[in-house]
Amino acid sequence: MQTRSTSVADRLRAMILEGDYMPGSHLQEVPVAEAMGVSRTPVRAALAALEREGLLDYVPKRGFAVRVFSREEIADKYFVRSVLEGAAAGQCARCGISEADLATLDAALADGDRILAGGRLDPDDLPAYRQMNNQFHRTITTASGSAGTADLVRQIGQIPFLSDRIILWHDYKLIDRSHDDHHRVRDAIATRDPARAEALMREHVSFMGQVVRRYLSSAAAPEPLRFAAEDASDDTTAAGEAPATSDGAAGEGNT
Amino acid sequence: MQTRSTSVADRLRAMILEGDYMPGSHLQEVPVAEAMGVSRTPVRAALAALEREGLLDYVPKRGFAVRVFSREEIADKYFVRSVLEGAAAGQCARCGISEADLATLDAALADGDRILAGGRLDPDDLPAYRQMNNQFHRTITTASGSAGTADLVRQIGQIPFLSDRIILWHDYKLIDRSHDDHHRVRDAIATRDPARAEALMREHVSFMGQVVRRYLSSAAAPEPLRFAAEDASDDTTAAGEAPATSDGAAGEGNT
DNA sequence: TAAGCGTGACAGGTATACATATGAGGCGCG
DNA sequence: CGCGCCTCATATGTATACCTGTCACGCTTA
Repeated sequence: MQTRSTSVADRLRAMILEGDYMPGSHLQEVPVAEAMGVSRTPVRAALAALEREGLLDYVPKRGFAVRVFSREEIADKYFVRSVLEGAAAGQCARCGISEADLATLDAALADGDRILAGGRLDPDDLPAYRQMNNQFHRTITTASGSAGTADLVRQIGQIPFLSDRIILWHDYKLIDRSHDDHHRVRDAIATRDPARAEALMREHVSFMGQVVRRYLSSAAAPEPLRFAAEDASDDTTAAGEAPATSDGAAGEGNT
Repeated sequence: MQTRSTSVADRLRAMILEGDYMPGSHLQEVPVAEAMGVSRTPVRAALAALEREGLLDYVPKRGFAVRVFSREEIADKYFVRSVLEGAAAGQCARCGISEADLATLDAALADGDRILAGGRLDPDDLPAYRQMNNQFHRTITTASGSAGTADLVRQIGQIPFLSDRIILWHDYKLIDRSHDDHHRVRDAIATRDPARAEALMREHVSFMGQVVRRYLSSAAAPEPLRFAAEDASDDTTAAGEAPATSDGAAGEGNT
């Protein structure tokens, strides 16, 4: 069943990940309630839920604010994710995965190959590549048999302004190498080599973390990454309609 | 500041971990509110918070129930924890830890040595050993510099009937070996051997997971582990005062 | 007698009114 | 003229009343 609280939470989450609310901006209950067309009660529940998900900060008597992720926190999340995904890949290799899962991996790899075949990055291919990438990683985490790992990795993928955005879609060599990692991970799993699968996957994710970190350090942060430079007092920026990224895999991070 | 919602959440959490509410039992809002002396509103907030912490299950229009952990889920939690703690130990070895942290580890090790010196397990020593064990593991996770890892490990430690309870406090050889692992992990960190530190810690936690798993499989589950055999309809068992384990490190798992 | 439908009670979901704490702005005093 | 206190506005915290959906019991009918 879909209660209003969960509905509001879903819409708010989408808007936050979409960037409709700036990091650091204060989310007041009444404006949100009015924008959503409900009373404060379900809004409070939704905000509390998002706070537990790590998307919001909460200070008693001060309310909720869109969480600002420091570079250190983002780097840490990549670290945790690299460790967990590495272990997941290792488990897949150790215990083997189903034919269906392997076929899914191969399909994803084939998609990637096709996208990269031209030797350059077409901006139009970004959504497809993202979808493929998410599919690949999600398949491994779920196939590992560790529901906890899959959940944590999915949750870690939800970082407001970092989530599945361009960032790297200009460096062909980087993406090509990343996709080559995918191939090798698949091989390590298929040939039942846990140590190799784990090492490859950990490095794969960890390195992307380094790239992102370097990207964030260079003040050059292009358009989509407007990190809370402006003051947090402008509050609920754009409370209009929710664009609602109809993308099935919205909110998962890069790798 | 301490709001009523958080206060109720803390008290409920303590009671659940203490076993005052049986796994599977249905937590109704009105009885809890009356027991706590507040209205339904903060109770709902507290229940929602505990649900997001993983202590409760929630079904829309059916309410909240104390979560029942299957053996698979518990095993999975040990898996995740072993991976994360292993990585944390590896990080400590790779980057080095402060003199203060190393001193804390050594103090914990000395405590353990003293407790185990007699060659047998005195039931009176269990609390001290638990405290020492928690101290050791917490020091490493926090010293690793990964706040995310520390948080996740702490959260994983909160499993209702499994949390810091007797279970293994009868097998001297097992505990002695476990403490020997602690020594070796400390050495691997001190000598800056990341691979060894990680492998040791992962095995250390993972093996304890196996022991717990075996323990749960043997139907012999002694007194403290009365796993939801009875029907969930007896509801809010014992809504009286909260014993509130004044133990500073309550709610952390065994290792 | 059994099966199916209807009704009623109960518990969760939502709205709203009220209490309270915080922060900002203005006024007064030094 | 500046600093500090007081007051008021505003937003969050809590209580309560009401709505709604679900489950169970019992009645009716085949």
